[in-house]
Amino acid sequence: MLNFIEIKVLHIDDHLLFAQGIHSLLGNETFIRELIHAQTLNEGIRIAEKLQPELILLDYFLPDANGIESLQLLQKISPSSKVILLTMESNPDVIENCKREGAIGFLQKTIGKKTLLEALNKAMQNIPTFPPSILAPTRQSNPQSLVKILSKREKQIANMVSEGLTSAEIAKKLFLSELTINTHRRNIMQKLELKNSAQLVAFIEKLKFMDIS
Amino acid sequence: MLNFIEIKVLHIDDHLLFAQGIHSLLGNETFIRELIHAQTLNEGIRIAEKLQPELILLDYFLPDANGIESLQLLQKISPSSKVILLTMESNPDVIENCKREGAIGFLQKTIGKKTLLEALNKAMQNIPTFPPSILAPTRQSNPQSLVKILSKREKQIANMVSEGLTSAEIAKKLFLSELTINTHRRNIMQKLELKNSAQLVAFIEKLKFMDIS
DNA sequence: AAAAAAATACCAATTTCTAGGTATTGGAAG
DNA sequence: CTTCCAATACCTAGAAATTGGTATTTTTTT
Repeated sequence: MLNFIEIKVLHIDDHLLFAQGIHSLLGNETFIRELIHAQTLNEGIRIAEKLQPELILLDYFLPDANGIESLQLLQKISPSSKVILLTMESNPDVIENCKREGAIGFLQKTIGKKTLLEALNKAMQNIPTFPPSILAPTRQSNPQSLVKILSKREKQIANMVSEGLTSAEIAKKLFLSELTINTHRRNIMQKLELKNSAQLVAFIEKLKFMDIS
Repeated sequence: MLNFIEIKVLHIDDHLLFAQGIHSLLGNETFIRELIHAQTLNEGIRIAEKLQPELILLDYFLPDANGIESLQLLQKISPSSKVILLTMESNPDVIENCKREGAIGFLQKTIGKKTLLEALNKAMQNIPTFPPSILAPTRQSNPQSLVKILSKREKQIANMVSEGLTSAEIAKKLFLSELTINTHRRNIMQKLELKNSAQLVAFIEKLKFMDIS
């Protein structure tokens, strides 16, 4: 344990009770000099800017931003901070995205204090901590990478489809020809390799659920 | 505060770290004689049976059961226990269902220690604690009550539709006529007052998300 | 400036879905 | 025992979606 190094930790999580719990749990860990809590990303960014914490514990779901955005913003504001996601999310795609975006760790809230401390220490030694699930190679389709290939218009139309609008209705709303909407729909289907709009809607709703739209 | 009454509390939550935090946070509250933690509903039920706790703090999402089921089972096993939902869920329908099923409180994890203690004390005086959202009368469609009116077959077919299967494919899988599937689909649409399968799929996916299927 | 991608629009054919009706069977509830 | 509902199945007509191809204009990227 590198307990001789005292670090500043910023914990961003809208679940106040959880944050208070963490605070109480880590309260007498001597290697933590400061443990600050922010309940929104905005608040977190303001604090991170001033505090320049060595470590940021970040919840994936925040009221004012989605996980990936939060991660990117924080790293821009405070590049020296190491970010560990601490969240209940467990989707492999989400975890992989966080890893790719430069997080040094991803912890689920199902872990215990011991595991948390281990991860904190590892992070300070620049050793990443990720759940084993992302090591499993059994993966073929990554929703996020797929959605990235949709253009703005296509995303817009995909969303309207998943709200139950017909092509004709979408056309009217966007002041476009129905034929144009049909073309867009066809392109969306091809790009996402889906075979009907039921699958498209299921796909879109799952994205919304996972908060990576 | 009724601090002179010492109660036994059971906390059921798969998020160990959160539970440890709560434990640490409530550790020196004298009105709590015992604070036991269970990580699954099964474990929780075993403990509740023996312990007969005055109070149960229950997470809505558990790995081995959904929220309503958990609530019902616990009340059967330990009828004298008051149950407070302590969860990140905030859907008004879910809250209302919990209230209807006999919970004495519903708390989101965004609250703080103070609010939690207040709710615990109230619960022991038989005073319920629910978020103000369910008092708001602006509600017309309750997904759960809607889904309840679907028959088994209809639910099954609705789910297959939301997986992207066509009527013909569903018919083949279930060894039924495609015409039968069409009839079922029509009845589903009518019962749920939806106008196309896109809306149906969105509806089903939201239910899955909310864990009230 | 040239090439690539996105957005737009059209035609035609086919499949799938939606909506109206009807009807038989079996089981559950009264 | 009868009445109600779920599950099954059929017919028909029309609406919507899917799939094939093509083409022009604008925007973005190289």
